[in-house]
Amino acid sequence: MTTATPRQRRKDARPAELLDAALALFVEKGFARTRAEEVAARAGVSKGTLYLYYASKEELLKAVIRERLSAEIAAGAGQFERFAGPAAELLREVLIPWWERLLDSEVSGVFKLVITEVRHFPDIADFYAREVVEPGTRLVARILERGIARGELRPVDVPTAVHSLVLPMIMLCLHKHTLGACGAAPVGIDPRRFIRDHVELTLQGLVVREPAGAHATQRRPPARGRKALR
Amino acid sequence: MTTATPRQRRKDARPAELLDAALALFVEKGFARTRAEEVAARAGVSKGTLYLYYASKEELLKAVIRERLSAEIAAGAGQFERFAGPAAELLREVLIPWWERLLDSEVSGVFKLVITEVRHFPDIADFYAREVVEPGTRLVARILERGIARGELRPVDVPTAVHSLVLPMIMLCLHKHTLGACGAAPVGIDPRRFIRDHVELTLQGLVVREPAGAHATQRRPPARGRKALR
Amino acid sequence: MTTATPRQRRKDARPAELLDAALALFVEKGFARTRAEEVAARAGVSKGTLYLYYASKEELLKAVIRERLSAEIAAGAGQFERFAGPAAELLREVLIPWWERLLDSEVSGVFKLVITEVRHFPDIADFYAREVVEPGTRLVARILERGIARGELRPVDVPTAVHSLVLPMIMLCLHKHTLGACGAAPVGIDPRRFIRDHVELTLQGLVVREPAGAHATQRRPPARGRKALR
Amino acid sequence: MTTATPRQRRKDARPAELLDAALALFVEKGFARTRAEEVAARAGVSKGTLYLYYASKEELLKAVIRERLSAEIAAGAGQFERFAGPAAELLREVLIPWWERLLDSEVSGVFKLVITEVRHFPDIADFYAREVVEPGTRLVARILERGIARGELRPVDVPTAVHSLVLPMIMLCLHKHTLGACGAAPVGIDPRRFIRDHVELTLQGLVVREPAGAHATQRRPPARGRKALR
DNA sequence: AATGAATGAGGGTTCATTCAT
DNA sequence: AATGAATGAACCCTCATTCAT
Repeated sequence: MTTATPRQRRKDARPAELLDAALALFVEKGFARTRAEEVAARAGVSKGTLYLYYASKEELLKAVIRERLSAEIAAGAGQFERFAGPAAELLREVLIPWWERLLDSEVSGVFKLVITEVRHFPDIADFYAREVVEPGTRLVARILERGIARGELRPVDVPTAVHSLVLPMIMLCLHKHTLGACGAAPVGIDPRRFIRDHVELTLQGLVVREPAGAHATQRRPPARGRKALR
Repeated sequence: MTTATPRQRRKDARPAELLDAALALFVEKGFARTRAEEVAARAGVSKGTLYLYYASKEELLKAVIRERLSAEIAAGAGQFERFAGPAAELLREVLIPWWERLLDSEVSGVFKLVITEVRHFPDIADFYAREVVEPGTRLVARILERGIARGELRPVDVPTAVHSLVLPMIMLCLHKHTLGACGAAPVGIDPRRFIRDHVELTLQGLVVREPAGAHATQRRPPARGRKALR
Repeated sequence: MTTATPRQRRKDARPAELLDAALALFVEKGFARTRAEEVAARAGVSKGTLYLYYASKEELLKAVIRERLSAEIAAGAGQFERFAGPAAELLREVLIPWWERLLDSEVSGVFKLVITEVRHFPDIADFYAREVVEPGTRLVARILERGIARGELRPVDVPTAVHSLVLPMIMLCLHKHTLGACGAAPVGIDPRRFIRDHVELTLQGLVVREPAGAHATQRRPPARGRKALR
Repeated sequence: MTTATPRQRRKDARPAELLDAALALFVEKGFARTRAEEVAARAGVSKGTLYLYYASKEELLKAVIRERLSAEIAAGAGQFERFAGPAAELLREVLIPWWERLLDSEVSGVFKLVITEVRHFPDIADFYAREVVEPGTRLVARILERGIARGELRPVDVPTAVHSLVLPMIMLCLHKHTLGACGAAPVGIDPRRFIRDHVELTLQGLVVREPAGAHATQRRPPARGRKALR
């Protein structure tokens, strides 16, 4: 029931527009190298307007990280809750799409921002540890623990496994906005394929083997690509 | 056989001292936030002297990345050449120590620098892709390929496996200089242990299983820690 | 006979309310440091409304000085006209109360405004010289001149005496809004007492002495104060 | 024994040059209206150089007030100490020249600065109360007290008399840099003459009268008012 | 070779003023 | 009449770089 005069409508949209502009520029040029005025211009407003919504460039940065990442984390958590199948399936059907979406979206750049700026912003460190690392880790940990409890997975050290599983994904995000954005450097791997292959490889290390001659389940997607084998 | 006077000795050491100072400060405070004068002060010289050795702050940055990383890569390469055992052993006995050493050294910070600054310095992108990513990837790839050729490892997609193996290590380096340096955030994993566990977990996914009741090779180091298994 | 609606009444009161707000803030925080919006807020209206009544912040300042001081001067002039006693009595019974009232009122702050801002506003200089200094000086001068003519006062240089009489009063006003408002600084004199004592002391220098053995009246206010003697 | 390279010589002179420039501009245009760059330009250096010597515009302001006024106060104090004649002579021969010199010098502008800025700078209030008002008042008070003790002066309330004597001088300084600098306004009094006349007039009110033929006439008017006495 | 005083471009932020609603 | 969102000129301050000593 927004009374929404055109004026009001713009006003409501501003913060998000500024956040989008800021995210794109901060990731592309770095926080220090981005002028407040550039952010404003990209959001289609003047320098002064930016300061109507965010008290300073630093507050804008914090807002970008907070707002953009929170939404993503919440979405991920929701999806996991709604799913109760075997661990391997859960990882394949929820974790993989979640990272794929993240990698496709602009939000992936937030990781670069965090890497770049945490040390100067205790706020960001707190937020990130509390609202991203902690719940994210816990989420995946729970899946693995459940899998172990059900005998689907070997009783590995869970925190280690969580990181083995997740850290490469974050590196993918970082890569996208760093070397990957430099044109020059074709690392030679396809991100989406890597996500799936990496999950499978890790699962290979995690799942309980049918001890005997059982036909190797080898459940692994066909994997085309030039290095296909055998 | 430097017969150098102390003066001469200082002069020869200058570039390296400046590089050390710059690395430490750039990693800690970020390139933009580090003043040229601070670098000079930390190296024990005056502002002007810095410019006697490096043409600009940017050149100093490039030199830091180039010099510090090249040495490490060369060292790693050398160690691999000298070793001809099974792939799994090679990874355990050369790769692990190499990353452990890197993580302990200041050089680990270079990864953060690269993440932070590549986009603004095509030079760095080129150098990093050509002198770090490429040879590093090739090195590990060769090990895996040899292992596959010898039947020790399953015929996986090698580039994927290389990244699954290596990316978490880089993340460890990044973490050390970002969240890990913020005091607040105890991620709860011990880096050295993670390195070993991660390699083992990945090897589990890579090695060829003795299909039958054969003694499960399950070669996995004792892994003390609370989640010990069985 | 304003039959005004409340709305109308507010509207009529606006200019005065804005002037009050502006006077208080300009004196307290200085003209440059007071934001137009603050004045509006203190007057209970919005930023835009201020500009409906005054064309600019500068015009507002000029209006404050003009309106607030003119009323006071007119009042003073009127009182003097109505009084025809001896000069000394006139000073005691009209001048002293006039300054006492001024000092108690917010208007005293206008002197600070004038001191602070005249140089940037020829308008203010003109107005102040013409409407305040000139008539004020003339008024007191006339009293003294009359006293001299009547033989009550010594034939001193009138302009000098006027200033000896009046300048300290203005300093009192300035003090009230500067050091006197800083909490820290108790100058140790009571303004109202000083006004009276100062007038008496100056009169002592002005009046014609009865040459002869007239019983020394030594009439001097009790002077508590630590330095009383004899 | 200044080794004084030309370089060094400039460096030593800078603070004073900047202070002079700042004093002149702050008094003329007001603190807020003076750009840091203008001060620098007037001192013959660039914007950046100003900040080599003063951490901020505010610190520059404080330094102006502190440095410039302290010297003057110290000078005045010294002169009084060296003099032991009758009070009236002391005032005439030390106080008058002191104020004449002050009025002629740029330092007189500092009073305007203090009036304008004390409220925003507790530092200034403290300094001014402690280092200027307090010692200045005490100095003159001591003269009067001595005069009273010696029977040269009537036993008036000393603090009051001090202010009657001194406040007009300060107003003179203020006037010089405010209305007096506006071209338009010829108040019609000559400052130097006023200083002398004012001191004489006040002395007339202070000195003990030779009773004419008889005992001191000490004529002081009836003074009614609520403090009426008897 | 080394120093550090000096420079000035650059960018964050404020706030008087306007004007669509 | 009243509002308050938007604007952009203005100004403080930082710091990479230069160069006289």
